[in-house]
Amino acid sequence: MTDKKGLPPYKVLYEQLRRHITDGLYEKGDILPSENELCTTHNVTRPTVRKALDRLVHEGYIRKKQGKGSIVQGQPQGVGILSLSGTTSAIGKENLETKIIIKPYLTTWEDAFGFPLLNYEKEVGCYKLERLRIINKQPVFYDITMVPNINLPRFTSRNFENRSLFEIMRTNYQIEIVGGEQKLMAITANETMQQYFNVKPGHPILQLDRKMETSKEGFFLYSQVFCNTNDYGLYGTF
Amino acid sequence: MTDKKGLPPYKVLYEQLRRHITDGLYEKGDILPSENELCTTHNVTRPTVRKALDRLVHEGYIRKKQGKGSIVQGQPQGVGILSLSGTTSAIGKENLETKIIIKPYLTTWEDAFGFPLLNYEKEVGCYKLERLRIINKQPVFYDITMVPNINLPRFTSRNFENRSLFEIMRTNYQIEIVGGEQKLMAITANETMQQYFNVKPGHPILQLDRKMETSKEGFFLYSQVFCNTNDYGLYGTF
DNA sequence: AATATTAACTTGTATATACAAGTATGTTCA
DNA sequence: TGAACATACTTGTATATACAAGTTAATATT
Repeated sequence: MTDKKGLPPYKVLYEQLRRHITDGLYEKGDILPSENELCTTHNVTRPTVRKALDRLVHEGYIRKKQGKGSIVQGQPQGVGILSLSGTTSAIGKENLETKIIIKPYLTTWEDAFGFPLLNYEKEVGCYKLERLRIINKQPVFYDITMVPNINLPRFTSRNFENRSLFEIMRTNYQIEIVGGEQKLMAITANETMQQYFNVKPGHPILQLDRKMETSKEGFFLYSQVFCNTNDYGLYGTF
Repeated sequence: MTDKKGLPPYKVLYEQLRRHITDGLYEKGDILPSENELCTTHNVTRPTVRKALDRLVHEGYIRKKQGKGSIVQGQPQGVGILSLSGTTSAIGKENLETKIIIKPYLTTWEDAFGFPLLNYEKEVGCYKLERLRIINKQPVFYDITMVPNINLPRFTSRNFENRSLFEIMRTNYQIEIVGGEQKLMAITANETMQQYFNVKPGHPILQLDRKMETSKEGFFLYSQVFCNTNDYGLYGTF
Protein backbone atom coordinates (compact mmCIF):
# COMPACT_ATOMS: atom_id res chain seq x y z
CA MET A 1 0.00 0.00 0.00
CA THR A 2 1.65 3.21 -1.17
CA ASP A 3 0.52 6.71 -1.92
CA LYS A 4 0.78 8.37 -5.31
CA LYS A 5 4.43 9.12 -4.83
CA GLY A 6 5.16 5.52 -3.96
CA LEU A 7 6.09 6.36 -0.40
CA PRO A 8 5.69 3.57 2.12
CA PRO A 9 2.87 4.16 4.62
CA TYR A 10 5.15 4.77 7.56
CA LYS A 11 6.81 7.59 5.68
CA VAL A 12 3.49 9.08 4.68
CA LEU A 13 2.44 9.12 8.30
CA TYR A 14 5.81 10.51 9.37
CA GLU A 15 5.57 13.31 6.81
CA GLN A 16 2.06 14.19 7.86
CA LEU A 17 2.77 14.29 11.58
CA ARG A 18 5.99 16.15 11.01
CA ARG A 19 4.13 18.66 8.90
CA HIS A 20 1.49 19.11 11.52
CA ILE A 21 4.15 19.89 14.08
CA THR A 22 6.16 22.27 11.94
CA ASP A 23 2.97 23.99 10.84
CA GLY A 24 2.02 24.52 14.45
CA LEU A 25 -1.09 22.36 14.30
CA TYR A 26 0.41 20.55 17.24
CA GLU A 27 2.15 22.79 19.70
CA LYS A 28 4.80 22.10 22.26
CA GLY A 29 3.32 20.11 25.12
CA ASP A 30 0.46 18.71 23.09
CA ILE A 31 -0.05 14.99 23.09
CA LEU A 32 -0.33 13.21 19.76
CA PRO A 33 -3.16 10.79 19.12
CA SER A 34 -2.30 7.45 20.70
CA GLU A 35 -0.63 4.81 18.60
CA ASN A 36 -3.83 2.83 18.40
CA GLU A 37 -5.78 5.88 17.28
CA LEU A 38 -3.25 6.57 14.56
CA CYS A 39 -3.60 2.94 13.54
CA THR A 40 -7.30 3.22 12.93
CA THR A 41 -7.24 6.68 11.37
CA HIS A 42 -4.47 5.71 8.97
CA ASN A 43 -5.43 2.11 8.46
CA VAL A 44 -2.05 0.70 9.40
CA THR A 45 -0.85 -1.48 12.23
CA ARG A 46 1.00 -0.44 15.34
CA PRO A 47 4.51 -1.38 14.25
CA THR A 48 4.02 0.85 11.23
CA VAL A 49 2.82 3.72 13.36
CA ARG A 50 5.69 3.17 15.77
CA LYS A 51 8.18 3.32 12.93
CA ALA A 52 6.91 6.75 11.99
CA LEU A 53 6.94 7.89 15.60
CA ASP A 54 10.43 6.48 16.16
CA ARG A 55 11.67 8.78 13.50
CA LEU A 56 9.97 11.80 15.01
CA VAL A 57 11.52 10.89 18.35
CA HIS A 58 14.92 10.48 16.80
CA GLU A 59 14.72 13.86 15.16
CA GLY A 60 13.48 15.51 18.30
CA TYR A 61 9.97 16.45 17.23
CA ILE A 62 8.32 14.40 19.93
CA ARG A 63 9.17 12.63 23.15
CA LYS A 64 7.44 9.47 24.23
CA LYS A 65 6.51 8.46 27.71
CA GLN A 66 5.33 5.04 28.59
CA GLY A 67 1.80 5.04 29.89
CA LYS A 68 1.26 8.61 28.85
CA GLY A 69 1.74 9.24 25.18
CA SER A 70 3.75 11.09 22.57
CA ILE A 71 4.49 14.58 23.72
CA VAL A 72 5.18 17.20 21.09
CA GLN A 73 8.49 18.99 21.63
CA GLY A 74 7.84 21.60 19.00
CA GLN A 75 10.46 22.58 16.49
CA PRO A 76 13.21 20.06 16.88
CA GLN A 77 15.76 21.83 18.92
CA GLY A 78 17.62 18.56 18.95
CA VAL A 79 18.09 18.76 15.27
CA GLY A 80 19.71 22.08 14.92
CA ILE A 81 22.16 23.28 12.39
CA LEU A 82 24.77 21.17 14.08
CA SER A 83 23.21 17.90 13.27
CA LEU A 84 20.72 16.78 10.74
CA SER A 85 18.47 19.54 9.61
CA GLY A 86 18.90 22.85 7.94
CA THR A 87 18.75 26.27 9.41
CA THR A 88 15.00 26.53 9.02
CA SER A 89 14.21 23.82 11.50
CA ALA A 90 16.99 25.00 13.79
CA ILE A 91 15.35 28.33 14.33
CA GLY A 92 11.67 27.78 13.74
CA LYS A 93 9.68 29.11 10.86
CA GLU A 94 7.88 31.95 12.53
CA ASN A 95 10.60 34.51 12.60
CA LEU A 96 12.76 33.20 9.82
CA GLU A 97 12.74 34.92 6.52
CA THR A 98 14.81 33.68 3.63
CA LYS A 99 16.07 36.05 1.03
CA ILE A 100 17.55 34.73 -2.16
CA ILE A 101 20.62 36.70 -3.09
CA ILE A 102 21.56 34.68 -6.11
CA LYS A 103 18.94 32.40 -7.61
CA PRO A 104 20.04 28.88 -8.43
CA TYR A 105 21.97 28.81 -11.66
CA LEU A 106 23.90 26.16 -13.46
CA THR A 107 27.66 26.47 -13.28
CA THR A 108 30.87 24.49 -13.08
CA TRP A 109 32.52 23.61 -9.83
CA GLU A 110 35.30 25.76 -8.62
CA ASP A 111 35.63 24.03 -5.33
CA ALA A 112 33.27 22.32 -2.93
CA PHE A 113 34.48 24.20 0.14
CA GLY A 114 37.46 21.95 0.52
CA PHE A 115 35.58 18.70 0.13
CA PRO A 116 36.93 16.39 -2.58
CA LEU A 117 34.58 15.96 -5.52
CA LEU A 118 33.67 12.76 -7.32
CA ASN A 119 34.48 12.58 -11.01
CA TYR A 120 30.87 12.48 -12.13
CA GLU A 121 30.16 15.55 -10.03
CA LYS A 122 32.84 17.52 -11.79
CA GLU A 123 31.47 16.44 -15.15
CA VAL A 124 27.85 17.39 -14.64
CA GLY A 125 28.51 20.71 -12.97
CA CYS A 126 26.26 22.09 -10.29
CA TYR A 127 23.52 24.46 -9.31
CA LYS A 128 24.68 27.22 -7.08
CA LEU A 129 22.56 29.48 -4.96
CA GLU A 130 23.18 32.06 -2.30
CA ARG A 131 20.76 32.92 0.44
CA LEU A 132 20.47 35.26 3.36
CA ARG A 133 18.44 34.12 6.34
CA ILE A 134 16.86 36.82 8.39
CA ILE A 135 15.53 36.31 11.89
CA ASN A 136 13.32 39.02 13.33
CA LYS A 137 14.44 41.47 10.67
CA GLN A 138 18.07 40.72 11.44
CA PRO A 139 20.35 38.90 8.98
CA VAL A 140 21.91 35.93 10.75
CA PHE A 141 22.89 33.36 8.13
CA TYR A 142 24.50 33.82 4.79
CA ASP A 143 24.89 30.58 2.92
CA ILE A 144 26.17 29.30 -0.37
CA THR A 145 24.82 25.98 -1.53
CA MET A 146 26.02 23.76 -4.36
CA VAL A 147 23.85 21.00 -5.76
CA PRO A 148 25.27 18.58 -8.34
CA ASN A 149 23.38 18.80 -11.63
CA ILE A 150 21.69 15.45 -11.75
CA ASN A 151 18.18 15.13 -13.13
CA LEU A 152 16.17 17.52 -10.97
CA PRO A 153 13.23 18.68 -13.08
CA ARG A 154 12.39 22.35 -12.82
CA PHE A 155 15.00 22.87 -10.12
CA THR A 156 16.04 26.37 -11.07
CA SER A 157 12.49 27.56 -11.44
CA ARG A 158 11.32 26.47 -8.02
CA ASN A 159 10.56 29.04 -5.40
CA PHE A 160 13.21 29.02 -2.71
CA GLU A 161 11.92 32.01 -0.81
CA ASN A 162 10.98 31.02 2.72
CA ARG A 163 11.29 27.36 1.92
CA SER A 164 13.99 25.04 3.08
CA LEU A 165 16.18 23.43 0.45
CA PHE A 166 15.83 20.17 2.35
CA GLU A 167 12.08 20.43 2.17
CA ILE A 168 12.18 21.01 -1.56
CA MET A 169 14.47 18.05 -2.03
CA ARG A 170 12.29 15.84 0.08
CA THR A 171 8.89 16.75 -1.25
CA ASN A 172 9.73 17.25 -4.91
CA TYR A 173 12.46 14.71 -5.51
CA GLN A 174 12.08 12.23 -2.64
CA ILE A 175 15.66 12.89 -1.65
CA GLU A 176 16.41 13.06 2.02
CA ILE A 177 19.49 14.18 3.90
CA VAL A 178 20.69 11.19 5.86
CA GLY A 179 23.95 12.47 7.28
CA GLY A 180 27.06 14.38 6.48
CA GLU A 181 30.27 15.92 7.68
CA GLN A 182 31.13 19.44 8.60
CA LYS A 183 34.00 21.71 9.47
CA LEU A 184 33.59 24.56 11.87
CA MET A 185 35.70 27.62 12.47
CA ALA A 186 35.59 31.14 13.72
CA ILE A 187 36.61 33.89 11.33
CA THR A 188 36.27 37.64 11.04
CA ALA A 189 33.78 39.21 8.69
CA ASN A 190 35.02 40.09 5.22
CA GLU A 191 33.54 42.97 3.25
CA THR A 192 30.66 40.96 1.83
CA MET A 193 29.63 39.78 5.26
CA GLN A 194 30.06 43.22 6.79
CA GLN A 195 27.57 44.39 4.22
CA TYR A 196 25.09 41.54 4.55
CA PHE A 197 25.20 41.35 8.33
CA ASN A 198 25.65 45.08 8.82
CA VAL A 199 28.63 44.65 11.13
CA LYS A 200 31.98 46.34 11.55
CA PRO A 201 35.30 45.00 10.29
CA GLY A 202 36.76 42.43 12.67
CA HIS A 203 33.37 41.13 13.73
CA PRO A 204 33.58 37.44 14.62
CA ILE A 205 31.66 35.10 12.34
CA LEU A 206 31.05 31.41 12.63
CA GLN A 207 31.81 29.50 9.46
CA LEU A 208 30.38 26.09 8.75
CA ASP A 209 31.40 24.00 5.72
CA ARG A 210 29.18 21.02 5.17
CA LYS A 211 28.96 18.03 2.92
CA MET A 212 25.59 16.38 3.16
CA GLU A 213 24.84 12.82 2.27
CA THR A 214 21.43 12.01 0.82
CA SER A 215 19.23 8.97 0.47
CA LYS A 216 20.21 8.94 -3.21
CA GLU A 217 23.44 7.03 -3.54
CA GLY A 218 26.37 9.16 -4.61
CA PHE A 219 24.39 12.38 -4.45
CA PHE A 220 25.75 14.96 -2.03
CA LEU A 221 24.91 18.56 -1.24
CA TYR A 222 27.59 21.05 -0.33
CA SER A 223 27.10 24.23 1.57
CA GLN A 224 29.00 26.95 3.30
CA VAL A 225 27.21 28.82 6.02
CA PHE A 226 28.34 32.04 7.65
CA CYS A 227 26.61 32.89 10.86
CA ASN A 228 26.53 36.07 12.89
CA THR A 229 26.19 34.57 16.36
CA ASN A 230 26.05 37.92 18.08
CA ASP A 231 22.37 37.65 18.93
CA TYR A 232 21.55 34.09 17.94
CA GLY A 233 23.94 31.42 19.10
CA LEU A 234 23.65 28.12 17.33
CA TYR A 235 21.94 25.56 19.43
CA GLY A 236 21.87 21.83 19.07
CA THR A 237 21.65 18.57 20.94
CA PHE A 238 23.47 15.32 20.47
CA MET B 1 13.58 -13.21 28.21
CA THR B 2 16.18 -11.01 29.86
CA ASP B 3 19.79 -11.36 30.85
CA LYS B 4 21.11 -11.04 34.37
CA LYS B 5 20.93 -7.28 34.22
CA GLY B 6 17.33 -7.41 33.13
CA LEU B 7 18.13 -5.90 29.77
CA PRO B 8 15.68 -6.63 26.95
CA PRO B 9 17.10 -8.99 24.29
CA TYR B 10 17.44 -6.31 21.65
CA LYS B 11 19.65 -4.29 23.97
CA VAL B 12 21.74 -7.31 24.84
CA LEU B 13 22.34 -7.94 21.17
CA TYR B 14 23.06 -4.27 20.55
CA GLU B 15 25.59 -4.16 23.38
CA GLN B 16 27.32 -7.27 22.15
CA LEU B 17 27.60 -6.19 18.54
CA ARG B 18 28.67 -2.72 19.59
CA ARG B 19 31.32 -4.24 21.81
CA HIS B 20 32.57 -6.46 19.02
CA ILE B 21 32.99 -3.44 16.79
CA THR B 22 34.69 -1.22 19.36
CA ASP B 23 36.96 -4.10 20.35
CA GLY B 24 37.98 -4.52 16.74
CA LEU B 25 36.54 -7.99 16.36
CA TYR B 26 34.70 -6.59 13.38
CA GLU B 27 36.71 -4.17 11.32
CA LYS B 28 35.67 -1.46 8.94
CA GLY B 29 34.31 -2.99 5.78
CA ASP B 30 33.39 -6.28 7.37
CA ILE B 31 29.89 -7.54 6.93
CA LEU B 32 27.95 -8.53 9.99
CA PRO B 33 26.13 -11.86 10.11
CA SER B 34 22.84 -11.53 8.28
CA GLU B 35 19.72 -10.69 10.22
CA ASN B 36 18.48 -14.24 9.91
CA GLU B 37 21.76 -15.62 11.17
CA LEU B 38 21.64 -13.32 14.18
CA CYS B 39 18.10 -14.52 14.77
CA THR B 40 19.15 -18.13 15.06
CA THR B 41 22.36 -17.53 16.99
CA HIS B 42 20.62 -15.30 19.50
CA ASN B 43 17.27 -17.03 19.55
CA VAL B 44 15.24 -13.97 18.76
CA THR B 45 13.10 -12.93 15.83
CA ARG B 46 13.96 -10.57 13.04
CA PRO B 47 12.20 -7.46 14.33
CA THR B 48 14.22 -7.83 17.51
CA VAL B 49 17.46 -8.14 15.61
CA ARG B 50 16.51 -5.20 13.43
CA LYS B 51 15.86 -3.08 16.48
CA ALA B 52 19.39 -3.70 17.67
CA LEU B 53 20.82 -3.03 14.21
CA ASP B 54 18.75 0.13 13.83
CA ARG B 55 20.49 1.52 16.83
CA LEU B 56 23.92 0.66 15.50
CA VAL B 57 23.02 2.33 12.22
CA HIS B 58 21.74 5.38 14.02
CA GLU B 59 24.95 5.67 15.99
CA GLY B 60 27.10 5.18 12.95
CA TYR B 61 28.70 1.86 13.79
CA ILE B 62 27.25 0.11 10.79
CA ARG B 63 25.55 0.88 7.56
CA LYS B 64 22.97 -1.29 5.91
CA LYS B 65 22.49 -2.01 2.27
CA GLN B 66 19.51 -3.78 0.90
CA GLY B 67 20.40 -7.05 -0.73
CA LYS B 68 23.88 -6.96 0.65
CA GLY B 69 24.09 -6.76 4.40
CA SER B 70 25.21 -4.71 7.35
CA ILE B 71 28.57 -3.13 6.67
CA VAL B 72 30.74 -2.21 9.62
CA GLN B 73 31.81 1.43 9.58
CA GLY B 74 34.21 1.10 12.48
CA GLN B 75 34.43 3.50 15.36
CA PRO B 76 31.72 6.08 14.81
CA GLN B 77 33.60 9.05 13.53
CA GLY B 78 30.35 10.87 13.80
CA VAL B 79 31.16 11.42 17.39
CA GLY B 80 33.47 14.37 17.23
CA ILE B 81 33.48 17.40 19.42
CA LEU B 82 30.26 18.48 17.81
CA SER B 83 28.34 15.48 18.88
CA LEU B 84 28.95 12.92 21.52
CA SER B 85 32.53 12.75 22.64
CA GLY B 86 35.09 15.04 24.06
CA THR B 87 37.91 16.81 22.36
CA THR B 88 40.25 13.88 22.69
CA SER B 89 38.36 11.64 20.33
CA ALA B 90 37.70 14.52 17.98
CA ILE B 91 41.37 15.10 17.38
CA GLY B 92 42.98 11.77 17.98
CA LYS B 93 45.20 11.01 20.88
CA GLU B 94 48.52 11.10 19.13
CA ASN B 95 49.21 14.78 19.01
CA LEU B 96 47.02 15.94 21.79
CA GLU B 97 48.54 17.12 24.98
CA THR B 98 46.44 18.22 27.90
CA LYS B 99 47.68 20.76 30.36
CA ILE B 100 45.82 21.35 33.57
CA ILE B 101 45.66 25.03 34.34
CA ILE B 102 43.52 24.79 37.42
CA LYS B 103 43.24 21.42 39.11
CA PRO B 104 39.77 20.29 40.07
CA TYR B 105 38.62 21.95 43.25
CA LEU B 106 35.36 22.03 45.10
CA THR B 107 33.42 25.26 44.82
CA THR B 108 29.91 26.67 44.64
CA TRP B 109 28.18 27.34 41.35
CA GLU B 110 28.26 30.79 39.98
CA ASP B 111 26.60 29.89 36.76
CA ALA B 112 26.58 26.86 34.50
CA PHE B 113 27.32 28.76 31.30
CA GLY B 114 23.73 29.83 30.96
CA PHE B 115 22.23 26.43 31.53
CA PRO B 116 19.62 26.32 34.30
CA LEU B 117 20.69 24.30 37.32
CA LEU B 118 18.67 21.79 39.29
CA ASN B 119 18.11 22.52 42.96
CA TYR B 120 20.16 19.60 44.18
CA GLU B 121 23.03 20.71 41.98
CA LYS B 122 23.09 24.13 43.57
CA GLU B 123 23.08 22.55 47.03
CA VAL B 124 25.96 20.15 46.55
CA GLY B 125 28.23 22.56 44.74
CA CYS B 126 30.63 21.39 42.06
CA TYR B 127 34.14 20.53 41.05
CA LYS B 128 35.66 23.00 38.68
CA LEU B 129 38.71 22.50 36.51
CA GLU B 130 40.38 24.37 33.72
CA ARG B 131 42.43 22.77 31.00
CA LEU B 132 44.43 23.78 27.98
CA ARG B 133 44.62 21.33 25.10
CA ILE B 134 47.68 21.52 22.97
CA ILE B 135 47.96 20.00 19.51
CA ASN B 136 51.42 19.73 18.00
CA LYS B 137 52.82 22.20 20.53
CA GLN B 138 50.06 24.65 19.71
CA PRO B 139 47.31 25.56 22.20
CA VAL B 140 43.95 25.01 20.53
CA PHE B 141 41.36 24.41 23.22
CA TYR B 142 40.87 26.14 26.52
CA ASP B 143 38.06 24.64 28.52
CA ILE B 144 36.34 25.08 31.83
CA THR B 145 34.46 22.09 33.18
CA MET B 146 32.03 21.90 36.07
CA VAL B 147 31.08 18.59 37.65
CA PRO B 148 28.35 18.45 40.31
CA ASN B 149 29.66 17.19 43.60
CA ILE B 150 27.93 13.88 43.93
CA ASN B 151 29.73 10.92 45.43
CA LEU B 152 32.85 10.62 43.24
CA PRO B 153 35.54 9.04 45.42
CA ARG B 154 39.00 10.53 45.04
CA PHE B 155 37.86 12.78 42.21
CA THR B 156 40.11 15.73 42.97
CA SER B 157 43.18 13.57 43.38
CA ARG B 158 42.93 11.82 40.03
CA ASN B 159 45.39 12.57 37.31
CA PHE B 160 43.74 14.54 34.53
CA GLU B 161 46.89 15.15 32.52
CA ASN B 162 46.56 13.62 29.08
CA ARG B 163 43.43 11.76 30.02
CA SER B 164 39.95 12.52 28.88
CA LEU B 165 37.44 13.46 31.53
CA PHE B 166 34.97 11.17 29.83
CA GLU B 167 37.39 8.29 30.11
CA ILE B 168 37.86 8.92 33.80
CA MET B 169 34.13 9.06 34.34
CA ARG B 170 33.59 5.87 32.42
CA THR B 171 36.38 3.75 33.84
CA ASN B 172 36.32 4.94 37.43
CA TYR B 173 32.67 5.67 38.02
CA GLN B 174 30.85 3.74 35.29
CA ILE B 175 29.27 6.96 34.11
CA GLU B 176 28.89 7.47 30.39
CA ILE B 177 27.93 10.53 28.43
CA VAL B 178 24.76 9.70 26.56
CA GLY B 179 23.85 13.03 25.03
CA GLY B 180 23.58 16.69 25.68
CA GLU B 181 22.95 20.14 24.33
CA GLN B 182 25.28 22.87 23.22
CA LYS B 183 25.40 26.46 22.18
CA LEU B 184 27.88 27.69 19.66
CA MET B 185 29.07 31.15 18.86
CA ALA B 186 31.97 33.10 17.46
CA ILE B 187 33.63 35.65 19.71
CA THR B 188 36.87 37.59 19.81
CA ALA B 189 39.64 36.63 22.18
CA ASN B 190 39.70 38.28 25.57
CA GLU B 191 42.94 38.88 27.44
CA THR B 192 43.05 35.44 29.00
CA MET B 193 42.66 33.75 25.65
CA GLN B 194 45.13 36.06 23.97
CA GLN B 195 47.61 34.86 26.54
CA TYR B 196 46.75 31.15 26.38
CA PHE B 197 46.47 30.96 22.61
CA ASN B 198 49.18 33.51 21.95
CA VAL B 199 47.04 35.56 19.60
CA LYS B 200 46.39 39.22 19.03
CA PRO B 201 43.37 41.17 20.26
CA GLY B 202 40.41 40.75 17.96
CA HIS B 203 41.35 37.20 17.04
CA PRO B 204 38.19 35.14 16.31
CA ILE B 205 37.50 32.32 18.74
CA LEU B 206 34.89 29.64 18.64
CA GLN B 207 32.97 29.28 21.88
CA LEU B 208 31.08 26.14 22.78
CA ASP B 209 28.87 25.88 25.86
CA ARG B 210 27.76 22.37 26.60
CA LYS B 211 25.52 20.56 29.00
CA MET B 212 26.14 16.84 28.89
CA GLU B 213 23.71 14.19 29.96
CA THR B 214 25.06 11.02 31.53
CA SER B 215 23.89 7.47 32.06
CA LYS B 216 23.35 8.43 35.71
CA GLU B 217 19.91 9.97 36.00
CA GLY B 218 19.96 13.61 36.95
CA PHE B 219 23.74 13.88 36.69
CA PHE B 220 25.00 16.38 34.15
CA LEU B 221 28.40 17.79 33.24
CA TYR B 222 28.83 21.38 32.14
CA SER B 223 31.66 22.75 30.11
CA GLN B 224 32.69 25.79 28.20
CA VAL B 225 35.21 25.33 25.45
CA PHE B 226 37.11 28.05 23.65
CA CYS B 227 38.74 27.02 20.44
CA ASN B 228 41.31 28.71 18.27
CA THR B 229 40.24 27.42 14.88
CA ASN B 230 42.98 29.19 13.01
CA ASP B 231 44.88 26.01 12.24
CA TYR B 232 42.50 23.31 13.42
CA GLY B 233 38.90 23.62 12.36
CA LEU B 234 36.48 21.51 14.28
CA TYR B 235 35.37 18.52 12.35
CA GLY B 236 32.40 16.28 12.89
CA THR B 237 29.85 14.12 11.16
CA PHE B 238 26.15 13.74 11.74
C1' DA C 1 -13.80 13.23 52.84
C1' DA C 2 -9.57 10.85 52.29
C1' DT C 3 -7.40 6.77 50.90
C1' DA C 4 -6.75 2.46 48.59
C1' DT C 5 -8.05 -0.28 44.74
C1' DT C 6 -9.41 -1.25 40.24
C1' DA C 7 -9.98 -0.54 35.44
C1' DA C 8 -8.88 1.54 31.29
C1' DC C 9 -5.95 3.65 29.04
C1' DT C 10 -0.95 4.58 27.32
C1' DT C 11 3.77 2.95 25.32
C1' DG C 12 7.48 -1.02 25.43
C1' DT C 13 8.79 -5.42 23.86
C1' DA C 14 8.44 -9.69 21.41
C1' DT C 15 6.76 -13.44 18.31
C1' DA C 16 5.44 -15.39 13.83
C1' DT C 17 4.62 -14.60 9.26
C1' DA C 18 4.53 -12.72 4.56
C1' DC C 19 5.91 -10.51 0.54
C1' DA C 20 8.71 -6.80 -1.95
C1' DA C 21 13.03 -5.23 -3.59
C1' DG C 22 17.91 -5.09 -4.13
C1' DT C 23 22.38 -7.91 -4.75
C1' DA C 24 25.31 -11.64 -5.95
C1' DT C 25 26.18 -15.92 -8.03
C1' DG C 26 25.69 -19.62 -10.62
C1' DT C 27 23.64 -21.75 -14.87
C1' DT C 28 21.92 -22.00 -19.29
C1' DC C 29 21.81 -20.80 -23.94
C1' DA C 30 23.42 -18.52 -28.08
C1' DT D 1 33.37 -17.02 -24.58
C1' DG D 2 29.67 -13.90 -23.39
C1' DA D 3 25.21 -12.41 -22.32
C1' DA D 4 20.68 -13.43 -20.46
C1' DC D 5 18.29 -15.71 -17.04
C1' DA D 6 17.17 -18.11 -12.74
C1' DT D 7 18.08 -18.73 -8.07
C1' DA D 8 19.33 -17.94 -3.52
C1' DC D 9 20.66 -14.88 -0.73
C1' DT D 10 20.29 -10.07 1.55
C1' DT D 11 17.49 -6.07 3.79
C1' DG D 12 12.84 -3.31 3.56
C1' DT D 13 8.13 -3.14 4.73
C1' DA D 14 3.86 -4.65 6.68
C1' DT D 15 0.30 -7.44 9.15
C1' DA D 16 -1.72 -9.64 13.28
C1' DT D 17 -1.17 -10.76 17.83
C1' DA D 18 0.26 -10.95 22.72
C1' DC D 19 1.72 -9.56 27.06
C1' DA D 20 4.49 -6.34 30.16
C1' DA D 21 4.82 -1.97 32.36
C1' DG D 22 3.81 2.82 33.37
C1' DT D 23 -0.01 6.48 33.92
C1' DT D 24 -4.41 8.23 34.83
C1' DA D 25 -8.90 8.46 36.41
C1' DA D 26 -12.88 6.43 38.11
C1' DT D 27 -14.55 3.51 41.75
C1' DA D 28 -14.91 1.24 46.04
C1' DT D 29 -13.59 1.20 50.75
C1' DT D 30 -12.54 2.95 55.15
